Amino acid sequence: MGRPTIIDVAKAAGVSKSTVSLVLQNSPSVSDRTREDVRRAMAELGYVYNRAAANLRSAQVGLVGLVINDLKNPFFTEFATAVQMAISEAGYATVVANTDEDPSLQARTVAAMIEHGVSGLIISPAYGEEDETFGPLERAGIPAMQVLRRVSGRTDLFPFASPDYASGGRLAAQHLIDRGARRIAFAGGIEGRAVTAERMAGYLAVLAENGMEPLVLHGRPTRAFGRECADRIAVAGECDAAVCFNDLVALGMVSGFASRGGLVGRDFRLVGFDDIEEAAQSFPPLSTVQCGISGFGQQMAQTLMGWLRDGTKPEAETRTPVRLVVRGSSGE
Amino acid sequence: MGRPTIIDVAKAAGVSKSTVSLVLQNSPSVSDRTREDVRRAMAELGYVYNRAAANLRSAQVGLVGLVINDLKNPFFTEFATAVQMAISEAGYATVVANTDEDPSLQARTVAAMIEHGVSGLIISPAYGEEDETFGPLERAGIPAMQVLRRVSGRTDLFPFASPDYASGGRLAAQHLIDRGARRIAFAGGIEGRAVTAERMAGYLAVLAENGMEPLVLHGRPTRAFGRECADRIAVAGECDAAVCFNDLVALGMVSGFASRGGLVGRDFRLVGFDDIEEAAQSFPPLSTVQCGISGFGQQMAQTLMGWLRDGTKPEAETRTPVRLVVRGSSGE
DNA sequence: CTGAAAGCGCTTACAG
DNA sequence: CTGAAAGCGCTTACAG
Repeated sequence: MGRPTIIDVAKAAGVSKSTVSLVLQNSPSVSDRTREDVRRAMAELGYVYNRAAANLRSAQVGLVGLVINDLKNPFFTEFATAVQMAISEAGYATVVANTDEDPSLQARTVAAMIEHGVSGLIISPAYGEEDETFGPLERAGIPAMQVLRRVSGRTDLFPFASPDYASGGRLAAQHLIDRGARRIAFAGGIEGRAVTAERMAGYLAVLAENGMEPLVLHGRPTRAFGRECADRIAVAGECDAAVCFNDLVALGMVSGFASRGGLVGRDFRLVGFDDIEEAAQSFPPLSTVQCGISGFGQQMAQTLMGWLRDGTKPEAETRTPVRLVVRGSSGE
Repeated sequence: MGRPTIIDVAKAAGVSKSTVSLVLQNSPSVSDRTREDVRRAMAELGYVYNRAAANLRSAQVGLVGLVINDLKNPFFTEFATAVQMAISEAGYATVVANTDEDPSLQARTVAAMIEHGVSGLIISPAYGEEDETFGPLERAGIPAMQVLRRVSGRTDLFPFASPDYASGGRLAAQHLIDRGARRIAFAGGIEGRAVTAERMAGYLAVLAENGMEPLVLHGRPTRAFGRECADRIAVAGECDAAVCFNDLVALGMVSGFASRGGLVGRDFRLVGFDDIEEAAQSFPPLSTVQCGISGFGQQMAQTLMGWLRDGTKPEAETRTPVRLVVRGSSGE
C-alpha cells in the first residue's frame, strides 16, 4: 500500500491533514500537545515527507544545479566542492553532475535538471553543441552562470566569470624571463579553445615585448601530455623554461624530466597554472599562477544566490584577479 | 503567471490535456498530425516538463543517490565517475553529494535525498553518528549499499562491498620481502578505523610469518602526511621499505624523499594502494595494489540496479579481488 | 488552535 | 485516435 501520507498520519493522530501539514512546517500555531501527538504518529508509521508533492504546490524548490566538464581534474573538484559548500550554507541543495567533456551528455543532464525544477545553474561547460545545452535554459528562463569557460556567446543571458587567465600567463612568462630564461615554451592546452588562447595570450605578449620567439606545444591538459612535452623538449634541447597550461601538465613535465635524470628547478624552469592543492606538495614544489579557485567558487555561489533572491543579474563578464606564487620549480 | 502547463499547451493546440500528456510520453496512439500540432504549441509557449508533478502520480522517480565521503580524493572521484556513468546507462539519473567526512552533513544530505524520492542509494560513508544517516534510510525502506567502508553494522539491511583490502596488504608486504627489504613500515591510515585495520592486517600477518618487526606510522591518508613519513623515516634511518595506506601517501613519500635528495626505487622501496590514475604517471611510477575501482564502481551500480528492479538483495558482504601492479617504486 | 475545500501539474484508466 | 474525470501528496487561504 505504499508509504504513509499525511492523511494516514492525521488519522492515526486524530487530527486533520492540515494540522499535520502545519506540524511539518513547524508552524507556531499548533499546540504542543497536538504537535507531539502528530510527531509520535509519524514516527510510528514511518512517515516520509514527500518533497516533490510539497514543491508542486509551493513552487520554490531550493535546488541549484552544478554542472562540471571534468570532475576528475582536481582544479574542478576544488571548485565544485567550494561551490557546493557555499550553496548549502545559503540553505539551498545542490545537485552536481559530471559531463566528462561530452556536450550531448551535458545537454541531457541540463534538461533533466530543468525538469527537476532547479532554481538556477552554475555550469563549467564542455565545448561544442552549445545550443543543445543553452537553448533549453533560455527557454525555461533559468538563471545560469557560465564559469571558467565561455562557451555560449550570450553572456547577456548567461553571464561569464573566470579568473583573469591572460594576466596569469603574462605573470608567468615575465617571471621566467626575470629569472634568466632564454627560450620559453608554452606547454599544453588544446588548440583553438578560448581558455588556451587566453592563457597563452599573456605569454605571447611578454615574449614579443622581449623579442623572444614563442614555442607552443598544444595538447591535452593532462599529466600524460606533460611527460610527452618533457620528452620532446629534452630531445630538442632548445628550451630552458616553460609556462604550462595547467599544473597537471607541469607535474607531468616534472616527472618526465625526473625519469630522464633531470631535475626541474635546476635544469629547467617551470611555471604551472591553477595552484591546485598538490602544487605545493610536489617536489620541487610548483611555481604557479594562483587562481584562488575555492574563493572563486564561493564567490560564484554567492553571485548566483543574489541573482536568485533579488534578481540582480551579474555583469556579463567578470574576471577575478590571479597572482603568481613562486616556489621551487622556477629555480633561483 | 508562471510557466505554461499542459493545459496551456492543450488550449493552444486545440486538444485535450490528456492528448498532450500522451505526446509527452511518445505514445504511439496519437496521430502524427496531432503530435506535430502539440509539439509546435509546446515550442511556441516555451513549455517545460514538470517532472515532480509527473512523479507524484506515477511513483517511480528513476533517481539514485551517490554519497561520497571525500570527493577531492582521486580514488573516490574515479569511483563516483564510474558509478554515475553506469547508472546513467541504465536509464536512471544520479544525484551525487560530497560529505567531506562530516557525518552530520551526511545525515542532512541523505535526509534530503530521501525526501526527494531517490529509489536507492550507494554510500561511501563518513565515520561517526551512523544512526543519524542509516536510521532514516531504514525507516524509509530505501535500498542502500555501503561501499568501500563498513560503518553501519547492519549489513543485513545495508549490504557492504569493498575490494579485498587485507589480501592487498599481504601482497604488498610479501612483494617487498621478495625484493629484499629488511625493515618494512606501514605508512598512513587513521588509527582505529576499519579500513586502516584491514589494509594493515595483511601487512602484519606477512611480517609475523617472516619474523619481522612491524613499524606503523598512523596518520591522515594525504600527500602531506606522506611527506612527513619520509622525513621521519629518513631521520630514523631504520627502514628500507614501506607499504602505504594509499597512493596519496606513497606519492607524498616519493616527493619527500626527493626533496632530501633521495630516490624512491633506488634508496627506498615503496608500494602504494588503490592504483589511482596518477600512480602510473609519477616518477618513479608506483608499485601499488590495484583495486580496479572503476570496475568496482560499475559493479556496484549494476548490483544496485538489480536490487531495485528484481528485488534481489546483494550479499551482506562482498569482497572483490585485488592485484599487485609492479612498477618502479619497489625497486629491482 | 483546528478543519473542510481547492488546487499545484501531471498520469491513468475509462469511455467513446 | 481523443476527451472527461479522478487522483498522486502536499500547501494554502478561508472559516470557525
